[in-house]
Amino acid sequence: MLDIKFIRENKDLIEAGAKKKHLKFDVSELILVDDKRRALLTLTEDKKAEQNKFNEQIIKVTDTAKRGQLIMEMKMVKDDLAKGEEELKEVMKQWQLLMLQVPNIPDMSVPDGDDDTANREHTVWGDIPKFDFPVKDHIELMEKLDMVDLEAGTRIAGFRGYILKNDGALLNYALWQFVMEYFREHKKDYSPMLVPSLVRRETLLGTGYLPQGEDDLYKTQDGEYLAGTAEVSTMSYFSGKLLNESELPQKVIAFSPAFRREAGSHSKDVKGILRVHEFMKFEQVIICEANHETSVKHHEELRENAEEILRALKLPYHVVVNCGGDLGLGQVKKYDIETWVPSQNKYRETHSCSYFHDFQTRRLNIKYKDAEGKAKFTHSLNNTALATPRILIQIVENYQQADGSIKVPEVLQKYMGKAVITRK
RNA sequence: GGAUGGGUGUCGGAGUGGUCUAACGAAACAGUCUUGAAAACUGUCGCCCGGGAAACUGGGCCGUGAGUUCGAAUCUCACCCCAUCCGCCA
Repeated sequence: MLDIKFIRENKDLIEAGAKKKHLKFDVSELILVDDKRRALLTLTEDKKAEQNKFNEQIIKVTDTAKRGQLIMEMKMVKDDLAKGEEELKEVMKQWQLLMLQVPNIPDMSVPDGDDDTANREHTVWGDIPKFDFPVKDHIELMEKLDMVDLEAGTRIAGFRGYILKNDGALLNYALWQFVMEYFREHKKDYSPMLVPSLVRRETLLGTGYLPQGEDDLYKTQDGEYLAGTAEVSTMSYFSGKLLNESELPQKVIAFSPAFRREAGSHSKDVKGILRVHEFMKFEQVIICEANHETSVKHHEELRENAEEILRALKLPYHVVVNCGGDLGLGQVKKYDIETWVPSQNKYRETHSCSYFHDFQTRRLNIKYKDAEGKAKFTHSLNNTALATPRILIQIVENYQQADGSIKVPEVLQKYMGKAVITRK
């Protein structure tokens, strides 16, 4: 959600932004509706003021006849008011619907393009491993080492189901422990949180996943949703708050299961654990003061944190700047970090790092008092810290050896209790 | 699932039909005092929309929506949410 005043004053910017994001949005229509809204607002307010004046008189007048006449006159005003309010209600409905569709403006540094093929490479790290034996994919590797049972997974959970077992489970636990320790030791300014996945509708509206993303969300018979990321609960933790400037920035490292219907991706990545309906994620969230430079600074920090984790795991990755067409409604700029998958001979997304300015916080009503004591909407940002089981793919494939065994990344060995995963 | 109570500003909390322009307290901010701080005292202190260069000014906001009334934070209804007790259960 953007400020209607800003929208009115920057019609061209919004239009250019929508175009860059390849989203259809008619700003003129919104402004037209807003004109109506303003006119009706003025009208009804004037009528209310009139009514209040009559009221004051009625209290004072003791003469019954006079009083009766005043009440009659007042009724006329009331009728007009009722009509105006009726119209206003209709206009407000349209207005709110349109307001939820206004896209946030992408940053200057966001490249043009239709889809992820136009994303621009930002940095590359690590050497792509060269194998002197036929490369196996994660499914073959993990099944042979009894780390995963996909058949049981689908039998129990349906399409895209999986079960991690033995060293697969241990490797996953090891990654969690590693991430926890990384933040506990090196990023003490991040508060650890365990947040709900089962969430109310407002949390998803507030974070911008609704109304557009309805199809990709699971819903319960009681009307709650299953969130696709811990970002939803973590952001909502701050909703309705008025913080002091001295309390900013608020940094959180949150953990939760995440659920995605993957509607529209039915034919994509159907095998293995790359694209699953249920996964676990450590998510970084930052709430900061409303200042573009501050947002940018924290955006880089979130990206850097994720890169540090991948570098510690010694996984080759690159960072891309997502192009306009690959940005969500609320995002100003997004980096995707993609980590090398040898069997596919390409990088695949493992992290997504975005900032929103006040797009989310306006919807969630997260404010702070600035130096002048004025309440302002904060800015918000988030990035994956690590998502499992997807990252297991990159680990087992990059660390595979000729005999089908898998070396354990050095930083995980103490949690795994072994240096190599071999067949029993 | 059954029963009861409740949602008021940043927070606590009064108010049950008409000076409510929402008391009072706390927090916050500024000042006085002080070597400095604390305390005390004084002052400032909600949000949204409109008009205005500004001082200011009109309107709205007491969970949400509808209704009753000349007039609603206050009465009625519906919905949402919260709390407590009972039941069930991990």
